[in-house]
Amino acid sequence: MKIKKIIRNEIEKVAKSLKISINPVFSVEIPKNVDHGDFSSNVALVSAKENKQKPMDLAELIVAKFKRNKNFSTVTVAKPGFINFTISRTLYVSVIKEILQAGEEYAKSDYGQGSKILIEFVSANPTGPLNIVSARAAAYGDTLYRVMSYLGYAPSREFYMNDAGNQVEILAESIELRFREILGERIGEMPDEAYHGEYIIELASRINTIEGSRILHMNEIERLEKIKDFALNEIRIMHEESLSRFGVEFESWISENSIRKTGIIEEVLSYLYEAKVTYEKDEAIWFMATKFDDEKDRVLLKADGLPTYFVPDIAYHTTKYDRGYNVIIDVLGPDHHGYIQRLIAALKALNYDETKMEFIFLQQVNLFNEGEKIKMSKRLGKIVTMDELVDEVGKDAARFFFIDRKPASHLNFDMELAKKQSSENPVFYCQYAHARICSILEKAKALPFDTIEIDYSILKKLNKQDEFQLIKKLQEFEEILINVAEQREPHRLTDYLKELSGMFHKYYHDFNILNKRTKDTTLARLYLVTAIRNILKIGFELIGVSAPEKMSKKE
RNA sequence: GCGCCAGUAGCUCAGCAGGAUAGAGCAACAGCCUUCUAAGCUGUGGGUCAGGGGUUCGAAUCCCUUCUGGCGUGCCA
Repeated sequence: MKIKKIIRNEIEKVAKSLKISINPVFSVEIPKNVDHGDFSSNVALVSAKENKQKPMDLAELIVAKFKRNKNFSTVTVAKPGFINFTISRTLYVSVIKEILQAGEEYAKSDYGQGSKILIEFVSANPTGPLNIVSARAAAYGDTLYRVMSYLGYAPSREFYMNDAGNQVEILAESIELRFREILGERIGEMPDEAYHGEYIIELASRINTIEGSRILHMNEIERLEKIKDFALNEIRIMHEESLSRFGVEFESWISENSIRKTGIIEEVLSYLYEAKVTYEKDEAIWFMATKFDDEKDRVLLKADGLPTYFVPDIAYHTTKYDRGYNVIIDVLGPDHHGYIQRLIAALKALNYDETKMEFIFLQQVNLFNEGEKIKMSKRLGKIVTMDELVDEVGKDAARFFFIDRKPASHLNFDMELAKKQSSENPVFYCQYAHARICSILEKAKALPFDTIEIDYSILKKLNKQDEFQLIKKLQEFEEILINVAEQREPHRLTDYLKELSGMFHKYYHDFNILNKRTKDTTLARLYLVTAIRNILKIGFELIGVSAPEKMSKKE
């Protein structure tokens, strides 16, 4: 990041002195082909037209001005009009110095300028244990949160509990059935629409132990109400615990039920009514969503007089606005994309700035074990829960795997691979790089010279191509983080960590780091390797994966 | 039918908001341990970027279109 910025600035300075006007869309990038230097820019190509010059000529003019610049060892013009830069050793060395000086705070910044960002994610229905899609959402949202915090945004994590409506009634009924079963009643087959999972029986038996005698004599309505409250509370605690084990905490838990009680729903409805965007048809109240680019109008109040899920959700979203967020991110499951258009329509009708909303859809997760796809059925209660997954493969592997794919892609989760302790498993591979460095640093303590006091002038001993490449990779870190935050794509971070780890493993293999006969080189390499370790460690922290100093081998 | 997302190596996926010869891992094959962890490293083969048009100096990337897959399209949430 820093080097790119330096190059940008230099180019702009040069252009100014040459009185060339520059198209600001020009880029500075790391070319794929190493023959094209360390960095390259297309300034001349994109600015040729407005200067009425050929790209090549323009490039030559600019390059001439770079002749005596200490930061670059060579600056050349190539084919259609690219300018290629090779970085000088001084500039490289300054990167390591910066990383070492910043320590565990490296790349931390105020880039986000305190922009208030709400990230709503997981928001699973409180009708059962968290499943794998929730786990993916948890890893995703939390990583986004961590990176944004690191970069000086002011993000906040929120969990919306749909603890009202039909499904919750069914939950209560399901438990009530099981409850009666425990008391010896013959209930026959559970109805299709009921929840079938083991946990329903557990909840029933728990409420029997705690409240059994009391609810036994209640009338059915009271009893269902009691069971509902009990179950919702239990399940919320269950969710919190699962998430907490996964390293995810939420700043706020918002209950749909409590939103329904505030009167905000009535406000929303009366506002829509006054705005004359509602009408009555078939005994229901409809919202003219088509007026605001939705495909069809939507029901607000059902014929039975009860609001649809839509209404409290609008109300909920207005609270997000009222809480003053600059950006409101909803992380949603794959089955919700038909829904957002109507939500946006409603927000427009209520005069909220819908451009603040951002929707991210995480695609589904398929679990594989030994090459076999694990079949799940929510209806039959046959699902692999988040807890089971974490028990099976561990938090580190689970978080890494979930993040390691861009959100819109389906994710095939290979449980066998996640458990492997070899280079095939990317989590292991990266953690091992970190551990390896730690073990080198440990060994370095036995060297017959001081390795604690850092003498940065020694860094000029780094002169191998592999070392420059590593440094170049290190300085990309800052930019990667910014990309993660801005594009909402955490997978770029795991990608980066894999690459950096790979480069280190190779370096380790090809070069001896500890050598007491070449003190300066040894020290310089130790500094380099320390810088790598720092970045790995920061990266792991940001994705919520541990940075082990030793790998303990399991048999 | 309509809408959203996807289609890149045998498999799993990247490709940085248009850049130079499309990359990585796995799998396959061939190698590397008296050495700081071989829990690792190196090499080889492998592609009509789903197809077809267009935009321009330049397209996997942007636009149009066709095909294929997933999901959505309830007075469910």
